[in-house]
Amino acid sequence: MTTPPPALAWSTDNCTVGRAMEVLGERWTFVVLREVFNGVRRFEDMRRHTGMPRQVLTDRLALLVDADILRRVPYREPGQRERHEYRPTDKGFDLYPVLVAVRHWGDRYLADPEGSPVEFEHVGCGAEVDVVLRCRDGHEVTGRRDVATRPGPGIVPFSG
Amino acid sequence: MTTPPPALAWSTDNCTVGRAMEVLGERWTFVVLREVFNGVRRFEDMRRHTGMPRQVLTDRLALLVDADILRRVPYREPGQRERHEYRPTDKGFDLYPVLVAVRHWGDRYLADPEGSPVEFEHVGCGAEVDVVLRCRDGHEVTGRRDVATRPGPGIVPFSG
DNA sequence: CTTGCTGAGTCTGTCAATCAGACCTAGGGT
DNA sequence: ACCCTAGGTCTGATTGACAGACTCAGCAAG
Repeated sequence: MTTPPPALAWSTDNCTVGRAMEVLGERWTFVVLREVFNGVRRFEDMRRHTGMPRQVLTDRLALLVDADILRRVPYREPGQRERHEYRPTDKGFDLYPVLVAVRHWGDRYLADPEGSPVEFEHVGCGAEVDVVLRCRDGHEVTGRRDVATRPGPGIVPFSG
Repeated sequence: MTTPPPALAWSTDNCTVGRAMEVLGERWTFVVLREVFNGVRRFEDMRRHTGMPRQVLTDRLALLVDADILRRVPYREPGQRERHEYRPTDKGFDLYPVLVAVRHWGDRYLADPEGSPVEFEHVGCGAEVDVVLRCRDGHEVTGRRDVATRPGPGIVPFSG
């Protein structure tokens, strides 16, 4: 009989992937982040540009601000009252590689035949930016078989 | 007045991030992928291990199989009838960097004080595997300011 | 050959989230 | 005094999440 996978013996209560998905794993969250990273930071702009429902946008923004991924920054156009725009915090900026990874995958498998609608370029050099896996000894990792999951310091045994 | 962000002039209809999130952007999808990548591939194992509702697991698996991210593979334990397990396809394997990126972010901001429950190690060398941004000329990209979004071949003007 | 166990589901009813569309509101312009 | 605009709230219908019970196929023990 096949041996059971070792991962079955580990609890998933403190799994950081699961926790991350509690905030990131709603249909529109990443779309909001995409907009913000692309410089679209105002409520009406985002709503018109993405076509998402007002209420959902309100909710998502509040959730992201609450999670300290975005922050509200006041601004004032001349002849307008003060309003707020949404900008990524440092914690939010650190999600950029996730966005790049998602876009990379989406471009490969989900793009229209003409190709990707947007590209990320390295400022100064102009070459396209990708995400790569690399170990801390500097080796680049290509095949999935070259990575193994092992328990870390926060591991908890599973009792289910 | 501030110039409007150029991204506002681009349509998001063919945005590959949005499309990717249609399949990835449900609360449990990534959790299922995490399990599968960690070697937990059978219905009951996943259900018990994650605590997710049967119906949702059924739905997510069907959706992922439908999207060609997982495939059902028959197996048979001795003295048992034939059953199926779920394994990533190539398209599914290519989501691994996304999972690593999410985990990396989650570990930094969401982990318990003891640390991350699991780590990814480079097989052979044993060092931890991270995700890094790099441009195709080989430069590593660190700051968010070093990346710009530009229109790609599949760009469509926005008319909203 | 009936009874029970197990993995992998389906069925049903409840409760929460999504969505579209209408309504509200504070400042500013005319 | 009235209208415009960005950024919301409120309302009701549809969809999704969830828990718990039920189903079903094949194998095994009695």
